[in-house]
Amino acid sequence: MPELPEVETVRRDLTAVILHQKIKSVKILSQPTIKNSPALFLRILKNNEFVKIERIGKLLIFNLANGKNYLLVHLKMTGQLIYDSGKNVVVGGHSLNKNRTEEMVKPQRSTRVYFIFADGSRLFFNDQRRFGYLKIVDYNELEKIKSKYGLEPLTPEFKKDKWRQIFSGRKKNVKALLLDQSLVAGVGNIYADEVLFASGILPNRLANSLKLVEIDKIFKNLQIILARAIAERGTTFNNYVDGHGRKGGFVNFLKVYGRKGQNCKKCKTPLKSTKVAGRGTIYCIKCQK
DNA sequence: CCTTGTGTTCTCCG
DNA sequence: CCGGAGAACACAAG
Repeated sequence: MPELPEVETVRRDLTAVILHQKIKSVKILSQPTIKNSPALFLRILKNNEFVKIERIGKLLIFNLANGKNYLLVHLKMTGQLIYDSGKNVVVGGHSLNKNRTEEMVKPQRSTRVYFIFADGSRLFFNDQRRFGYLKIVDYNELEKIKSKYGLEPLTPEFKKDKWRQIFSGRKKNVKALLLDQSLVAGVGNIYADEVLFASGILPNRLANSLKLVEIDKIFKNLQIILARAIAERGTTFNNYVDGHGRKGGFVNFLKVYGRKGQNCKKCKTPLKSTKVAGRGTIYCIKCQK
């Protein structure tokens, strides 16, 4: 599940390889994935270039060289953006493209859209469950979408007083608050559970019941955990891969997510599983209050 | 049946 | 009756 650290990893990976490359052609294999008419989509992208890649929450924003359009890409649950340079690439000691054949460079079953650049390299958008999308917007539409997002962690604007403000008078539980993109951008189920465990707070606590010291703990741990997850190139639990098709390493640092029934790493008590904010939730009954 | 991110819709409350 | 908040539902496919 791509959340802020995973999307940021993809953003950085692709920034290093696709900027200022002329887009020679675009193949649309799944029409519903494109939230524009295919004609418009192709017209804008063909012979254009990506000049910058930004991110807000879990949304990627590819700035185009024409100066007025932006390609939005949301990976949702199973989306992947994988760059293939077309050259021999060594990953984990294996030469992926050795003895490349026409067969090998074909799109995969889950490929919905792909781009071919002038130098022959390609960018694949794969999405098994077809929740993800690509959408070309103009500046006004972009600003409208941006305005719906809340505080962006890991930016200078992420300040403690603004954070406390989010909690005050809010009646929803703290996990639902963390998942609410209009309050704080980029947190999904994995990092919500991890941050709450690190902060020693039960996911079903109501936001307005938290003491300031508890709110501040979440503030701190959210930044620490997201930064660490980016350093580890994200969490690959099921489907996520980075901009080169490689897995992320933060899965080795997860303390609660996906560890239902296993012993708490802090106190050895078996972790409990429940549903909070409509999502599967893992927590330690002893370490979280 | 479960899984999840988000847009939409419904419901409640003041 | 309006608006906001929050919860519930819809979506896809393995």
